[in-house]
Amino acid sequence: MIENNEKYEQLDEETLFIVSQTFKALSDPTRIRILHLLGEKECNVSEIADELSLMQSTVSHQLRFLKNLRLVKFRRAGTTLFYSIDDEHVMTLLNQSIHHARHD
Amino acid sequence: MIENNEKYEQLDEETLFIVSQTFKALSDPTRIRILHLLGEKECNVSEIADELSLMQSTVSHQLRFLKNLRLVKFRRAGTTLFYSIDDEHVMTLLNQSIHHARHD
DNA sequence: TTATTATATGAATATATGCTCATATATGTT
DNA sequence: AACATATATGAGCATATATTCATATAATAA
Repeated sequence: MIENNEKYEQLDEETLFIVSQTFKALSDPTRIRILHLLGEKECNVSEIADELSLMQSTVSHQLRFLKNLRLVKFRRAGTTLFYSIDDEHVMTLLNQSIHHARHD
Repeated sequence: MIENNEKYEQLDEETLFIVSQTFKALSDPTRIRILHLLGEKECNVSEIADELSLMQSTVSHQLRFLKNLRLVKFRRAGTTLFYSIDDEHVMTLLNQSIHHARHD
């Protein structure tokens, strides 16, 4: 009797959580735009809002989201906070996807 | 006077849409589990439901979602539909993310 | 044709998400 | 201290999403 005895290895809860969280961060157009801009240059909050025509509050909320996932970091200069990318691997995923979207 | 004259190139609407849709597909634990399973082997709907302990209806709804984005395809064998991966690039993104999640 | 099995679908519901408004906090300046 | 500027935060709202239930459809067998 022929049978396939190989048991499928489920993804563990923690991996599933991290992976879904990561992709969730990249699933919103506003966050993609912010990450893409920060991929070009370090920016403060109002620069991001101006460049992308978003409300300061919107940017701040999304930056908190991205900061919680450690995808961005910031440095302070007086009252101004300069944000930049803190996870090159996630930026690689984003850039791959952008490249793919444009080339087929 | 020193000035940075380089203008930031915004992502165009269409790219933004495709990229966000792609990542949205990968942002849900149920869809991740289904794609990961299909990455191992072609499966029919009830196999997926059994293997992942999901309702048949849940699986079917999510498969429709994935099929609309052309991430999966199917072949018919009688009343049974065998689903499989139809976008290797997206699977690469998923596998990279899984690998990354596990290794740091 | 009727029955059976596999899958798909629509409606309803509960939850999550993103944005905006108003306001709070934090730093720096006068 | 009082004020100005930059950013953060909480509440409210509208929309999106995932799941479940009940039922429809499709292919096949008897």
